[in-house]
Amino acid sequence: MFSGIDKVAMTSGPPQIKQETSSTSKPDLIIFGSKRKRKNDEPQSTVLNHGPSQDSNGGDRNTSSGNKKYKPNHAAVQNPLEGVQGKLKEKARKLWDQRKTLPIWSHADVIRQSLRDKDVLLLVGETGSGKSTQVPQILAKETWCTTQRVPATAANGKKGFVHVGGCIAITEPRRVAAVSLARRVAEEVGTPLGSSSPASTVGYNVRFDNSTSPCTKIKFLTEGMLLQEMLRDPGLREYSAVIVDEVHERGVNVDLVMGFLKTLINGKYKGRYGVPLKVGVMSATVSMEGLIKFFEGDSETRDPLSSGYRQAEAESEWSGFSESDKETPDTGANQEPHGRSGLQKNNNLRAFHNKACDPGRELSTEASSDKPDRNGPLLRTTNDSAVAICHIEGRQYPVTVVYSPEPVQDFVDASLRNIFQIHYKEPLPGDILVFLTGQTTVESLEHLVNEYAIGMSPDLPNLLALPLFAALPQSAQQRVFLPAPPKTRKVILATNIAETSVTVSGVRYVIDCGKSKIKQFRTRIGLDSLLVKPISKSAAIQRKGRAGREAPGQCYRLYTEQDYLNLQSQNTPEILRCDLGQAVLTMKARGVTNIIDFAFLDPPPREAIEKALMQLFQLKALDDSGAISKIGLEMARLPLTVPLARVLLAAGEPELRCVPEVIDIISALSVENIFLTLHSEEREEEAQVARRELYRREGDHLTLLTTVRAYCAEHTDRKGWAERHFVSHRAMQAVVDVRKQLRAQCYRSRIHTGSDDTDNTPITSELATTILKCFLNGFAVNTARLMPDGSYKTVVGNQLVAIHPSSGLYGKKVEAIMYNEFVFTNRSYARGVSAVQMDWVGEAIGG
DNA sequence: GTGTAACAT
Repeated sequence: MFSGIDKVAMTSGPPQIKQETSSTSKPDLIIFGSKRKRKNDEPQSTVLNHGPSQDSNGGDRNTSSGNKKYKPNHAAVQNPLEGVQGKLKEKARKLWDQRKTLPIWSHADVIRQSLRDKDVLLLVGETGSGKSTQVPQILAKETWCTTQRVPATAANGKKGFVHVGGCIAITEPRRVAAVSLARRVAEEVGTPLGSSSPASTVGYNVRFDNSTSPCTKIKFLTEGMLLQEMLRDPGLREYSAVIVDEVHERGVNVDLVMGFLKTLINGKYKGRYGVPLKVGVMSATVSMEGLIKFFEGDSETRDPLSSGYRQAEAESEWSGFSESDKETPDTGANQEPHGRSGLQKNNNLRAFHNKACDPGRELSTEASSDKPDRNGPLLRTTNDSAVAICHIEGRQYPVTVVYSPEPVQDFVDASLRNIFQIHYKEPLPGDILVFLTGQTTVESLEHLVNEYAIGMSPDLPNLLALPLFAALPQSAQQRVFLPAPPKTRKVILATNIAETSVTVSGVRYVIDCGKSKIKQFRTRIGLDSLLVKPISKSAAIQRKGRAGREAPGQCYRLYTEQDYLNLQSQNTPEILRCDLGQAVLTMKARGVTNIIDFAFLDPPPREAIEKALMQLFQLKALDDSGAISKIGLEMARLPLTVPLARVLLAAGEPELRCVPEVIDIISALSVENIFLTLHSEEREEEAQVARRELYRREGDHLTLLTTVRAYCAEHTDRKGWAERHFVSHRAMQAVVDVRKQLRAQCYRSRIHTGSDDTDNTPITSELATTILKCFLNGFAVNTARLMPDGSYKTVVGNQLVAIHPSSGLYGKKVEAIMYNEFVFTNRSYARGVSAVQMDWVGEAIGG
C-alpha cells in the first residue's frame, strides 16, 4: 500500500528526492566514487521551510528559493500526495500562528547567532517557553546544518569522501516525550512523521520504536538511544548538532552523553573529519554555573566543589546507617592506573570544611528566590569562551505559595485538611494535585478523602479522588486525564510521576508534602536503600509550577519556609546515587581507559567507581589490565544490568545451554513486577489459587519462567489470561518486547539459543538446577545462607537480609538463597529470590 | 507482611 506513495514521491518530486530516497544507506558511510548524497539546500530543508516569508533571517534565503521551486513542481504533476501534503501544510499554517506567540520566538535570532559564533549553547527555558519544539526548527535551517562532503582516506589507502552532518538530534529522558515532541514538530513543519513517508523530515528513535526516514533532519531520541548510536559511531557523523533537552533531570545516561559530547568537542571533533558538532544544552531550572565550568573548564583541574553536589555526597557518606559504614573510605588496591585518590579524599574534606565555613554557598545559585535572575544578560559572550548562554522566560501564571506555619508530622493528615479547606473556600473550576511519596500514602489518602466527602454539605461540589502512580493499571491512569464531571472537583493523589513524566490539565492547586522516595546505592555493602527524603528546591519549584499552567494558582507546602530554604538546591544526580556497573561498562566499551578522568558533570566517589570496576573484573567483563574483554563488549550491547547480561552470556556456554529459559526469566526481571499487588485478603487468596499452576518451589526465577511461558502459550486472549491469573497485562507486554529484543540480540551475537521451539521443554528439576547455577554466574555475591536462628545472612559481608513478602519463598527456610535485588526500606529485603545450595555458591565464587 | 520515577542495536 505504501509502494504507490513511494513511487509518486519519487517521480513527482524534484530529482534530488529521487536520489535520496533510492539510497538506503545513511550518510555516515564512506562512499567511494559515488555521487553526492545530500546537498545543502535540498528538499529536506525546503520542506522544513514551509514557514513564513516574514522570517527575514538571512540563512533562510537559500531554502526559501528552494521552496518556491518545490511548489510549482508539485502542482505541475497532479500529485495525489498533494491532498495529504495540503492537509499537513494547512495544519502547519494554523499552528504557525500559535508558534509566533511562544516566548522563545523573540529569541530566535539570538539562538541562531549564538551557534554561528560558538559551538556550545546553554539555554535555560522555563516551562512553556517552547524550547523543545522550536529550537530544533530554528537550527535546522542554518547553513551549518547541512551534510558536508569531506575528502577522506580509507584504511586501504584509497581516497574518497565521507558525508558528515545534516541532521539534528534532540535527546529526551523519556520515550513518551521523544515520540510526542516528534509528532508535534512534524505537525508544525507540515511533514509526515518518521517512517510513514520517505520524505518525512521529522522522526524519532526510542527503544522498540524507530521511526525515521532517509530525509530525517530533526530526530528526537532518548538519551540511552544516543549512547547506543555512539557505541557504533563515536563521532556522531550523522549529526550537525546534538541538543540535550531536560539536562536538569540528570539521569545517568545524560551525564554520560554530556561527558562524551565534551570529549568530542575538546578532542577536535575526532571521528568527524574536522566537521564541528554544535551542542545545545537545554534545561528548565538548572544553575548554569556548573555547566559553564563543565564546558569551559579542563576536567583535570576542575574543582568538583563547583557543582555543589559534593556536599550532599559528603553528607550522605557520614550519615550512613551502620557504624561500619562510617569508616573512612579505603581506596585499597585500585584497578585504575595513576589514581587520584589523594586528591579525591582531599576534596571531600574540603567540601566539609567549606560547608562548615560558608553554609550559604550551596544556595548561591538559586539564592532564596524561585525565579532565575532576569536582570542578567540574555546572551553572554565573552570572547574567549566557547559557550553562549541564553535565558528564555516561561509562560507561567503566578502561583501563590502558602507555607505550613510549623513542621508537619503526618503529611497524609495535613493533605486531607488542606484538600477540604481548598474545596470549601475556592470556587470551581480548579482541580487539586497532591504530591505524596508512594503507593501506600496515595491509597490511604484516597480512602480518607472518599470517607470525608460523604459528610460534605450537599451544596458543595463533589470531590473525585484519583490515585496516580506508575504501577497503576493504564485504564486507571487514564481517568486522571478525563475532565471532571459537572459540579465536581478532581483531587489527583500522585507520586512524583506527576512532577515530570505526566502533565495533568485543570490543576490550580498543588499540595506538596516536600518528600519523595529516593533510591541510594550503598557502595560498601552493595545495598540499595529506598527511603523517604526531602525533595530539592528545584523539585519544589517544579511541583509548584504544576498549579500555574492554565491560570493563576496556589501551592500549599506542608513544610515551613525555613525548611524550604534549607533544601538542597538541585536533585542529587543519579550518577552519585546508583551502582555504576553499567555506566562504567558503557564507558569502557566506548574506549574510555581511565574512568576517573572521564569528563563527569559530577564525579562519583572514587570508591563507587572502584566497586564497579571490581564487579566488572569479577564477572570477566574486564581483563587483568582493566581493559574491556570480549565478554564485556558483548555485555555492553545487551540492554540489561551487568549481572543479568553476564547470566545471559553464561547461558550460551556449552555446559549450561539454557538461553531461551534464561531470556524468559531475565525479561520478567527487567520489567516492573508482573504480579499484581492485591489489597483485600480474599483477593489475595483468590490470586494464590489462580497462580498455583505457575508456582515453582525452587523460587521466583522459575515461577517467572512458567508464567512467561504460560502467557506466551496463550494465543487467543492474553489479556483475559493475565486477568484470570492476577498478572499485569501491561508488564507482560513489556516482557514480550524485551524477550523479542533479547532473542534477536543473541542471534546477532551468535549466542547459542538452541531451537526457538523450546517453549514446551518440560522444566525438570535438572533443568531448574542448571538455570539457577547459570544465574549464579552473575549473582554469586547476591546470596545469603540460613542461620541457626532462622534468619539469613549474606555470604559476602555477613549482612542480615529478609526474604521480601512478595516472594514465593517468603517465610520458607532453605539452605541458601540467591536474589535479584537487595533493598533497604524498613529493613533489608531480598527480592526475586530462589533456593540454591551452598556448594553451588562456593563453585560460582571459587571458579 | 510489601514497590519513587525512568532508560537501553
